[in-house]
Amino acid sequence: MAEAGPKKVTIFDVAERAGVSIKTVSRVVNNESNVRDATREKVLGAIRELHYKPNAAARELSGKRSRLVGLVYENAQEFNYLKDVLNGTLEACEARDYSLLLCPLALPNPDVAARVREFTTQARVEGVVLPAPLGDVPAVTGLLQQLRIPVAAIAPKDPRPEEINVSCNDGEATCSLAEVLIEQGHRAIGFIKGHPDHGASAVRFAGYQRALERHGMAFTATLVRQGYFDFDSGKTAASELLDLAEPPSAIVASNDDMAAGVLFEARERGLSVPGDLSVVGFDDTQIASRLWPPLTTVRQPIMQMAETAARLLIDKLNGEAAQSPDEPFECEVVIRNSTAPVASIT
Amino acid sequence: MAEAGPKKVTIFDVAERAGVSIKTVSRVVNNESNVRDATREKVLGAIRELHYKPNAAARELSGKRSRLVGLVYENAQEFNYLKDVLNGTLEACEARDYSLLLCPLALPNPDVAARVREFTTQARVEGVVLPAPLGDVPAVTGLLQQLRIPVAAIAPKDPRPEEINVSCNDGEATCSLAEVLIEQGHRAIGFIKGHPDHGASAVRFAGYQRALERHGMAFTATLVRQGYFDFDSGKTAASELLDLAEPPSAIVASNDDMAAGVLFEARERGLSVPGDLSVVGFDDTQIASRLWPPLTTVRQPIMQMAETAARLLIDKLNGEAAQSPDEPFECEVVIRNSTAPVASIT
DNA sequence: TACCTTATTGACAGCGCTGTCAGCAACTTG
DNA sequence: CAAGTTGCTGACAGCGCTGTCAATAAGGTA
Repeated sequence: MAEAGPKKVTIFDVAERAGVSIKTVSRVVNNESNVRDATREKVLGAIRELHYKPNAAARELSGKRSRLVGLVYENAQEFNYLKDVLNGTLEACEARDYSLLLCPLALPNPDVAARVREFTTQARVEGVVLPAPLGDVPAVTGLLQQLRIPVAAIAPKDPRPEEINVSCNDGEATCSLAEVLIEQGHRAIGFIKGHPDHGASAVRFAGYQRALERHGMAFTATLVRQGYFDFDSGKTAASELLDLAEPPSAIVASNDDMAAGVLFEARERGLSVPGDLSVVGFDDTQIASRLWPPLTTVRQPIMQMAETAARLLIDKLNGEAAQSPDEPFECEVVIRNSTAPVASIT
Repeated sequence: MAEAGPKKVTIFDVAERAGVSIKTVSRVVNNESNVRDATREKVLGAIRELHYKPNAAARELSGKRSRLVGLVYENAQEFNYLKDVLNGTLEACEARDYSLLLCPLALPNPDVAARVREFTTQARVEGVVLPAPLGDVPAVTGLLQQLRIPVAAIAPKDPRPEEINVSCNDGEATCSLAEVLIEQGHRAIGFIKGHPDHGASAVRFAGYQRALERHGMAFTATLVRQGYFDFDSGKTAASELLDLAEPPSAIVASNDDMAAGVLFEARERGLSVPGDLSVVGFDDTQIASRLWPPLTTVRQPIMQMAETAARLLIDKLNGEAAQSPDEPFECEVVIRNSTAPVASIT
């Protein structure tokens, strides 16, 4: 019914225009060597003039490369984290002419492996980006390894040397965060751990312990509670901590959502923050600056980490020697108003 | 270096196994008519036994159908909204064996059209889902129309009858929200409008006015402020409203992020919510239940809307008669603790 | 200059599928 | 029973690209 759109430009048109064979055009498009500079220029000129775009389907069918990267993620998790992961990954993909396919997972789920298998087969992705905590889920990593699909893990607990791994120094950052509190005179500092499946949880906890150690403070097990990176677990943990005979004057939550829970619990009890209780979070997600008081927290360069992970992954797919970064990315402590010197006993 | 994975199953293998021609297999796979039931069963059996999956690239190359849908969205916007859009769209795509490609946009940007053109061409999507406010950006909709790419718009201001449109009764919901306040005795109710580019903004504002009207209350222009759906604009608007000689006893913000700004401003002024000021938001995003006090707001079925939009779009792409829903989706008022009867003057 | 290497280029066969069209069987109809 | 119809099936030609391998040009060597 409708007339055709603009005539499709194929490799033949370019070849004709440039006066070469289609194979030579193909070589130029794929940046292969052994093309004389003059020839390359001619071809590039023709490509520009004709606005030629290689047909991805034909390319894939012929060359076995889909130029597709998958992002497998846990859907339930804090979405602001995912937002950064997504943007970083997309950025890398776009820059290298790859497309990104999404595979949300509902964990815990025994069928995760089947889902990932389906995804990779069906979507024929060449490689997969695995934001935390998926880099540590054996059902996923094992399957991908077996399928020989290269992986880039963001902040995995146990980096696998044969894969791309990108992480940040969040242990150090948590340590600094705790030190902020220590320097403000807090001596009883509660800690709410993150989800045990996340590599970051143990690392952050270790950072907290290191801070105590450095300042010669005793570690008190009762001041530590298990959380799961979500609001409710933060609230519950705070409730337990505040019920202690000697409650902490400050609480370090392993992420902002749990810190929001702490704030909420404090409010319910009529406690003033930071007057009666100092609270710090982690991640500097959007909510950190929306809460009252705004949270002291740590900003992770998640987007850069994701961009790097995806970039290295694609480089690896292209046969370039891709090395995980030697240095972890730097986190940044963001001081806001949820922390104050400990109230002196008058 | 590595040995090959499991041997690829092609349409030929299936044809051989079923004792038919590849064309018949193709017919079965594509659910075409004119295949005898017995034959269809034979083929389906062979497909199951061989775990045959059609090769998407070959399919596209041959049949001109990419089975790809694009989601073009404004990247800056409230990500919790996008989360639902994404999940709904993905759900519809998966159910119909389509894949989803993302195209984040940075608005306002003069090059939006170029970016979208690049995206659709390069990614060869068959159709595009346009969450608000993109359904109302002429640079985008016009281009897609010109490219003859079918569109499904979520909550557009001006639905175009030739396209798929999905919306909800957020005008009515805003009206109900305002009525909650009116029934609590509030007589001076401030309103913070949403971003003028969003269709929902005018609709919600109209709902607010309708509520006043229904209850015989005068509309006061000074009680209305322009916001932009973000925290800062909500905070600024609240500041202006609270500076009025006769400040409102309640404020309706057109979304939760702005309501968070109102809460923040109230806190800065030492005002108690809901004691001194009632506040309501809209969207029931994650933050609504994390704030103190938790926000009275409206939950939109965004995920269902997105799922419906994507589903209808794909149906349309497949030549099925796809009609936009006759009825808008229903919103649900969520009463929390940010609203209370107006403090009587003692 | 004759001969050997290496760099550059092109011809051509698929990749796995769908569209087209032709062929044949099974029914209808006059 | 002949001549349509219709239903079902298969043969085959691409879709636009890359891999293979052969052909040719260019450069080096004795």
